[in-house]
Amino acid sequence: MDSGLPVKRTIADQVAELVRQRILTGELKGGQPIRQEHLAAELGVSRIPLREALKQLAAEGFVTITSHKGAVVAELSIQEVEELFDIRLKLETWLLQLAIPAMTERDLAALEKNVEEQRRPDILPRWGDVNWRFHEIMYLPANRPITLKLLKNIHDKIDRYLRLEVTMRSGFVRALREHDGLIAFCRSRDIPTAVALLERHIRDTARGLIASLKVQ
Amino acid sequence: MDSGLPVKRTIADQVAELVRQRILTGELKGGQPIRQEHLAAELGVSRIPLREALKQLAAEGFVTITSHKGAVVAELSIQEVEELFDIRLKLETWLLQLAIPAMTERDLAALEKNVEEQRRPDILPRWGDVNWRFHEIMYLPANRPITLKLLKNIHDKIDRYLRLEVTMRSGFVRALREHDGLIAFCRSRDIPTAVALLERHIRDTARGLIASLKVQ
DNA sequence: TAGATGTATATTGTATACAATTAGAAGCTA
DNA sequence: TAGCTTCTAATTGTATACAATATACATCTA
Repeated sequence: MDSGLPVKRTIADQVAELVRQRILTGELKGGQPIRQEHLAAELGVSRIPLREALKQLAAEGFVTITSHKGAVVAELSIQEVEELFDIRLKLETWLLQLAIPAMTERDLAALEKNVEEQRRPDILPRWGDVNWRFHEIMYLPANRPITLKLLKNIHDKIDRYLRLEVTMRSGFVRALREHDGLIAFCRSRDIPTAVALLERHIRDTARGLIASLKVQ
Repeated sequence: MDSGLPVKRTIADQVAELVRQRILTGELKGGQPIRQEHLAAELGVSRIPLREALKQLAAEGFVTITSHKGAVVAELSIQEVEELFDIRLKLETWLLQLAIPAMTERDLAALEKNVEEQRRPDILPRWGDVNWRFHEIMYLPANRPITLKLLKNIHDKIDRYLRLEVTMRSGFVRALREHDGLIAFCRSRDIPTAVALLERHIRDTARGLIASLKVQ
């Protein structure tokens, strides 16, 4: 029996998660250098576990390490954001196709509960997480854990920018409507329509974000 | 001007590459534990850079680290191999579609030169690399660097098993023939046929590998 | 004897100390 | 003053030393 979480978490792992969170929330901004001694002192640890955490985050694509210069919070170019959305498009539509025939009433109920949570007034600060959770529940019945993990990583990288987006509120309202639609088509097992809607959903999100990035 | 490679490589980076190579070549076998002190001594370095290398390899999926138990070389289940091939199928066919219209004569010549190298009698030990290089050249004109990097990682994980495959020689002959076909259809800009052939190529490889894995 | 409990040893995790490298300022030269 | 060298401080990279944890074996208890 395994709880799924590491029984005893090492300092390096805790630091990795904390720094990742700071990057995702924007507390650590893109391009910002990470001074090891400073951050280690702030967290009350030595540089060794911090360095291990940074190596991991570098492999995950959240920071960029240059020898003898240190780590900086990774930034995405517009082209890279577009590419990540393209990957999402290809893999998520595929997963949805696989998932719909395998969905149970329990899954659909979980989706509805998730959308309900998204309608709560205080959702905005943690909308990124809840929104990903919606997609995750939807793709879970496809039983493709590696793909799902990969997509979560992509979501995380993108969400950092979505969070900053001025037009998030409008995109947010649209997303809610589309989520309702997705649930309906999943319930009626209408794969082509559901996939088409998901495709539009992802493309719309991409368009909105990229437009706002280009303005700046 | 940048050569693309790190100007001054750190010990941790060198160790990461070396251990990755040992895993890919099968010198370090799946499930095998990695003793830090032992390996560090063998390489003539301290455990610190080795540990950083292992953290990176863990994030890349080549080893699994458990707190206070250490790192073991990751193993793939049959289901996971199948999933990786599925991802290849979705992303590589997409990249090929994008790449064909952008291919130059120079690209096609590089593909032919690569196939020529694959025909040399002493190719077997480094066939994995050369084979991936073929795919890479083919997808490069699509200009999707993130996707390409992701696919290289998947190739690396799969190649470790392909290398061991008893039937590699037969799969090898088939691959050569299919590579010729791919070049021909790329040259004639016949996207549907090229994509169909690539799809068959990947499916055949998957089928062969999974069959041999199930036997054992 | 089966099971629990304590203990020793091996191994990993982290802190401290030191070496290597970089970036920037100061000084020099034409 | 522009361009070059030299030096210094800041920062990263690595080794060593020590602390924490796990594993295996021995010991005890019922």
